Amino acid sequence: MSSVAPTEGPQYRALLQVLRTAETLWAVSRPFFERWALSSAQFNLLNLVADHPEGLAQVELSRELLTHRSNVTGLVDRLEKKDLVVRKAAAADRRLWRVVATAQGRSLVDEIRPAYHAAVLRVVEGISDAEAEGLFRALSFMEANGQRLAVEETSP
Amino acid sequence: MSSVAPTEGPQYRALLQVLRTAETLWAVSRPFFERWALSSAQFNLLNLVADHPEGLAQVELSRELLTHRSNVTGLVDRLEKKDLVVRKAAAADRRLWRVVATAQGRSLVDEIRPAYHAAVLRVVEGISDAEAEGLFRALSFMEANGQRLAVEETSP
DNA sequence: AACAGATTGTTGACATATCAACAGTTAATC
DNA sequence: GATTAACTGTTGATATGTCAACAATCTGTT
Repeated sequence: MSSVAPTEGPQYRALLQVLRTAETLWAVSRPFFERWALSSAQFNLLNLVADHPEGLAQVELSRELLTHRSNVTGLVDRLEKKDLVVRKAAAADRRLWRVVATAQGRSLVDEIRPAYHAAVLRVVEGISDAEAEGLFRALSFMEANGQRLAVEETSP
Repeated sequence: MSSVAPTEGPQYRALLQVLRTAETLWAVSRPFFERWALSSAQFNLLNLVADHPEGLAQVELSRELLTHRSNVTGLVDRLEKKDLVVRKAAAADRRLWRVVATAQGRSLVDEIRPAYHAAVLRVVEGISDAEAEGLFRALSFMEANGQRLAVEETSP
């Protein structure tokens, strides 16, 4: 059998491994952030707004976090209930809120970051700069290919 | 500033790009499988059982698909409602079901696979065998690091 | 100024995912 | 053989995610 099915061959294995690795990393991050009673999604949002004293609109958050507007509504709701962020009215545009980290939210991020950085170091341990750059390039290529595919499908 | 924060540097960029690429690939796969009224998770399950005429136990599916037992219950429920799979009692062990693709399920998989293979080819287009193998190795390394981290956290 | 079109956040319906707890069944140990 | 321990699938609570539809608001064109 000289099969040419793409589901054999190193490219398909690499593609599956992208999904598998991401899955595993998310699975690992769950118990990690649970120490601070946060989900991964909640930490990512909080970590982002903590670096923007002026706050971010929910649609900006949705773009940055690669998630839908409507999902940000719920995430901000839950973080607001924990007093980690607040919605502040934006003077310039009354359609949107600016999501701002509270003092409590910023201090929680400050507390988590050292452990987060340590965990990141452990995950990438043993990967050289050159390997990491190769990894980044190949993944970016794959991502761009995927996006191209999506565009062509909707308007062929 | 000679900062050594791990959130700068190629390794962290590569790690984020793993998550980002996986996210994008899932996002692309959604409208793709929607042509056959399936979700990505449903296709993956159906695609797997279609290759096992004797069926697979739900716990086997959960291990293969990297998801929780209880999630498989709902996935199989929805696929069963569409007559694409059936639960058959396993004679040897009355705790478990064997999930088997129906004729309709197998023929749907046969219909989807050519398009799926074409899409896979487009996503990995331009990536050489050597690059793909490097990608696979680096990702597997990262995944193993992550799993090691999880184990150490729970029992230090 | 007035209108049409686009954008923003929310809501409701649903799929996907986790976890704890449960009942039923099997396996292991005494 | 009886008891204990482990495993399997389901359920309910909850978080995360998508999408369509909606009201409020802004923008651009006339």
